[in-house]
Amino acid sequence: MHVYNSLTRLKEVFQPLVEEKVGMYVCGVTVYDQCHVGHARVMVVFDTIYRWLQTLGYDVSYVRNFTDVDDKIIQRAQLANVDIDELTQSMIDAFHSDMDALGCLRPSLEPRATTHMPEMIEMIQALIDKGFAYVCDSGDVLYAVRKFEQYGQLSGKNIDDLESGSRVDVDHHKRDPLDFVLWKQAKPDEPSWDSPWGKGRPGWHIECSAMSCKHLGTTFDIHGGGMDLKFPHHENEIAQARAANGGEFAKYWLHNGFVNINAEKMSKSLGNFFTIAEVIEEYDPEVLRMFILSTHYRSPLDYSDAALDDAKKGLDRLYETKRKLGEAPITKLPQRFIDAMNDDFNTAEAMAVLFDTCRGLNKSNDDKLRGEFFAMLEAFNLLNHDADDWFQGEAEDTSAIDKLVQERDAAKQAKDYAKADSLRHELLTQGIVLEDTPEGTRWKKA
RNA sequence: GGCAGGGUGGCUCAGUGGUACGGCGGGGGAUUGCAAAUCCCUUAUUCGCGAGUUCGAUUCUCGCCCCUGCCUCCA
Repeated sequence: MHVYNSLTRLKEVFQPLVEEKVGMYVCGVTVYDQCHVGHARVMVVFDTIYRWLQTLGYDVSYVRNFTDVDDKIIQRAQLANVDIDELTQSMIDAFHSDMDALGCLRPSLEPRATTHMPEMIEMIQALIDKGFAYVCDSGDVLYAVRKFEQYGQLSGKNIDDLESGSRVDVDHHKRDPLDFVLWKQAKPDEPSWDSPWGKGRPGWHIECSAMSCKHLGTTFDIHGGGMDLKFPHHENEIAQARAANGGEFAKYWLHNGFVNINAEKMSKSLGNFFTIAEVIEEYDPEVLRMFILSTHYRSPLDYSDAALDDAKKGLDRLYETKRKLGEAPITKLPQRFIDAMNDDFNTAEAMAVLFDTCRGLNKSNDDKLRGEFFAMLEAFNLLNHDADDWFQGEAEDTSAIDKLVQERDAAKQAKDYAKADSLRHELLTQGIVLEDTPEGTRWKKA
């Protein structure tokens, strides 16, 4: 298997540190608000990677964090006049419900920042001891970026360029404008934890370094997240972990592309986002998963209703085939599909194999193809609905429809086509489309 | 300004040193009482522009144009 490593900007052969085992850390979300389609992409992408690694036989430890202490959380809680724990817990619940809907497996572990204070404090202390961090006049602990020689390796930036183009207001307590905070002094009415530097809370970057190292070891295989986290978040994670522990940190860095709207990044700050919850009111969550998997994970993905409609139609095509086949045993994956997935998780190419197989099955119900078809669907975790439910909706009273269908069938048998067509038209006005098959007439929602 | 990633048919999205995958859509045909679904054929003289390397480039190199992102929090 080959993966594209953002750190080297090369497609590399994937070779885990320990035979048969993979440690994978993915940056999760800050739990202050509902997740949008951009978040959905990370989660579906890494869920698919997680599943694929398991398919290849790896024993995968998949760790994805929750940032549950942060400025935005504090603000939001104050604004809504709710307890911070209440807010974060409700957002975690919402997140889990989104992930379940999208068919994402729960990671092996979902650590929360607030339950890892000792680890973070220990790492910060190590950084101070080794001369990579300092306590500034304001009492905050800062990371001295210039002490870490490889700073900028991941993002391909050099410190001097960063400074000249810096948009950051210079904090005069900092020795260098690029230094970032490891531990913030508590302000009144903010949640805080005791530390050697007084009551305070951790900076964002230290959370991920501390939690990933705690749960996966100081050196592990894969670190993933959205492209926007590359700098400064992941750059800082590397600087922290490597300086504190010595040695390497994550071996392979995987970054997924953004979800765009009208060629612009979907983001909270631009306000051009759709939450997952909003989208799945209109579309089955599987449509969103299909939409995400139809493009390579590193490419930009343009979100639009038309794009989701296309994804839905593709799914319809697949479900037509499933409806015809019924349930079937899963056999092995076709080699072309395996090759595509092994080539940096090329789901778009793999999807082409799925559709080719679909066409093959529509031509002839071949045992081999049938088993492969379902094996691919399992790898993608798609088509989990019963085919009839997909087209007709679940648990609805369809007796009125069935009655009209029967009436039309009778008319059709009697060759009273005028009546049959008028009944069919009547159903169509209700959004019901009929299909006459050798096995009889069936219907679906338009 | 620095850095990163893009520009492939009507839309979308893969890919390759020897004229291009799949999905959606359009056109034609088969099937059907007619449809729907499905199948077949068709829909890019060509992969942003210019030059170079090569027997041959969309794919490699260089230059240019355009787009997006990161450089503050961001998946």
